[in-house]
Amino acid sequence: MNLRPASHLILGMVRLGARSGYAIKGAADASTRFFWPMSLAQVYPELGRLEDAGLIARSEDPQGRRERNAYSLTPEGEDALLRWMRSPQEAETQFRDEGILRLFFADALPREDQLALVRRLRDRARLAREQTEAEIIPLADALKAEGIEFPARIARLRADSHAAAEHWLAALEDELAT
Amino acid sequence: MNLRPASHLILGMVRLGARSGYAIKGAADASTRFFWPMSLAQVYPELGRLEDAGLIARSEDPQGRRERNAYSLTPEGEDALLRWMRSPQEAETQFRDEGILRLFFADALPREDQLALVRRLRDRARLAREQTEAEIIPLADALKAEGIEFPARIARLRADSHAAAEHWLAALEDELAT
DNA sequence: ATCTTCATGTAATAAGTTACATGATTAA
DNA sequence: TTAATCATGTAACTTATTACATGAAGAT
Repeated sequence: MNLRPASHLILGMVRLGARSGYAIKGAADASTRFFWPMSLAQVYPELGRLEDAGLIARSEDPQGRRERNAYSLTPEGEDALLRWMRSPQEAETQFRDEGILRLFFADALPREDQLALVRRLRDRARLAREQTEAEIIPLADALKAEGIEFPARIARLRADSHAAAEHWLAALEDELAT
Repeated sequence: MNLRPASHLILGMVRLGARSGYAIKGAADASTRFFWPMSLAQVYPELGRLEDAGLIARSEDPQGRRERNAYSLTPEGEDALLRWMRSPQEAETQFRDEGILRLFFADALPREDQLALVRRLRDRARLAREQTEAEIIPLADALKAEGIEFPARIARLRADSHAAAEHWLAALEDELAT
């Protein structure tokens, strides 16, 4: 079985304590979604594959009449996760941003529209930073109390990156306004 | 016909003077690929659709016995491009980075392996910055001589972002090393 | 001569999203 | 009692990539 990044993401979330598929998806939405998005429709088939491969163990854990599965890492799963983290092979980072794409072609626009575009992008960066600070960082900080430190570091990186984008766009705005 | 980002990317490249499908792909590889990747297999069908929609005009422009098409923007194509640049609707930015995903789970690793991972990511950021400075910025600067300024701004943004990542990773390395 | 680049296009495959389908539990 | 959340899964669709197929022009 060849494991993809989403497989390791799931292994990692199980290791951090997410037990059901739904919980794994929720944990990913609050943290890793910004640098590795994953939909719920990916989670369930992948959990099946990981179980077949012996990397996670499933036990039934119903909540009243509502069915629920509780997954945990097997020793092989833990090995696979650590091996992946040490491995240098990785998918090329991929980044898609329609806003920056617009800005690339902005020479075609009159100054006024260039400014409007830059302002929109700046607002977008501000919103992303604010959301990270208000919603993502507090969740990551809660993990820090349990000795899990990297999620908070990465949430901070995200906030800092958006802050840097805000500054860059503000400087561009000033340059275009003169 | 509903236009996707790749459609507008092609319109934009045609506007900047790329005439053949091959040339469009080449121009995109030297600039927009970092924030909107596009494969050659997307270009040709998309050119057909844009031509059918009357947004670009095709003329035959063979090079000896080798066939070649030369595309140019129609007034409708120019309109569509400018409308898109002014429009606030956009696909959610998406970012996928297996390296950062690893770092998110790095609490599971011993300190030594954490450091090795951070160093690898730092090298990767340095390489990306160096490549941008050596290959991408000079190409964008050449456009500046023709009065096209935004590509150079965005190439600089890319270099700066990777430089910031390098610094952030260097600081993390120091923190982990103590 | 031979390799790289230029040039166009299609077919097969992979990956991932949205929509569909269902139903229990909990909070307002 | 109504809405939101928890929970699992499948089917249809979209999007994009890799591989295939072909061949001329230009550089070494």
